[in-house]
Amino acid sequence: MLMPNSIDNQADRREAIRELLRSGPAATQKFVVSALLEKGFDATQSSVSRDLKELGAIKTTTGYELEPANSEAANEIAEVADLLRDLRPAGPNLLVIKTAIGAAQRVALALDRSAWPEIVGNVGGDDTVFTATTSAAAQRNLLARIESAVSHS
Amino acid sequence: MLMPNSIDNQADRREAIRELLRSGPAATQKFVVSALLEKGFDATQSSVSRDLKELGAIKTTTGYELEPANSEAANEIAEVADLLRDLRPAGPNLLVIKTAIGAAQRVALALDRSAWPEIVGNVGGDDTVFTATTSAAAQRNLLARIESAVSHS
DNA sequence: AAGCATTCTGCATAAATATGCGCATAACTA
DNA sequence: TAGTTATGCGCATATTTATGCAGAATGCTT
Repeated sequence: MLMPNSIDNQADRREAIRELLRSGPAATQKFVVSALLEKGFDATQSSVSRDLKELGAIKTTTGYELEPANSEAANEIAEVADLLRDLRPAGPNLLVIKTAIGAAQRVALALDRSAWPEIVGNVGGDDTVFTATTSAAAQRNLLARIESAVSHS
Repeated sequence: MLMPNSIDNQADRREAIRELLRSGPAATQKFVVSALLEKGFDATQSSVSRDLKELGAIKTTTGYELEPANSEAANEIAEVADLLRDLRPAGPNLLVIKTAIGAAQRVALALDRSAWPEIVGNVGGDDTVFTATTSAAAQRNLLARIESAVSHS
């Protein structure tokens, strides 16, 4: 058993990091590690590095910060939210998006414009979009992002 | 003489970097060095590191990018632009800003809110604001930023 | 349940980035 | 112009960040 600590788990830890960054930039990952320790999370710099990447944190002159949920990109999607019908992964590298009839081109364009890094490319047919992703993780991510953008709309 | 190259000089090089980043994120500083070399600039990673810091570049998941001129902060200043009368450094750590009568508080507040990292703190009197900066370089920077924000207004 | 794939992690270390120092200029002062 | 101060830079290196790898835990399939 390798889970000595109380509250430990990835999701909680990441939420803690989000919270931490909300209260101001963190100069280094080492600093984040310390801050987490105080909150009761025992994590290494390795994990923090991975967490920050996953959270999409950016490093500014003063340290790590969270982008305010890439409003640009989210908007692109939000605008076509009601054209979406279904989201279905097909293997780790392909996401199939069903849309309203004739709307696929429009949705594909929005995805292109969103410029999310996990998207390799899109093609839009009539009511179906194929979206190629770099990996299974990227695909999960993308899925979460789209769902989030939609629900916020 | 240590300036073997043709177009060399800090300002030009930084402009080249700005241009480079405008065309897309740069994964690493090494990449920037190569790109600069192709444009005829011979710079080391050290210089690029300093340049990027100076330009206020941020490192995202995909690489170095330029913030779109911190619209938030610039706006804060733009709004009080016509209240400004004079900008005068007093030593490397103090910038004295003359404003319209009675407007100093307002300007000081705007500066506070702009949250530029080179500003240590401000005090506003009646028609004068004292702005403490971290260094001479920071002061130059700040001056440039204010002037830019003003001219854009 | 056994086997197999996946996720999460830490460790060790590679890769990338920042910086102290010293030198060459440039700028300023008197 | 000579002295003094500040700037820009590269080199070497410290610091920081990313990652290949292997082990533990979990979940899925049969």
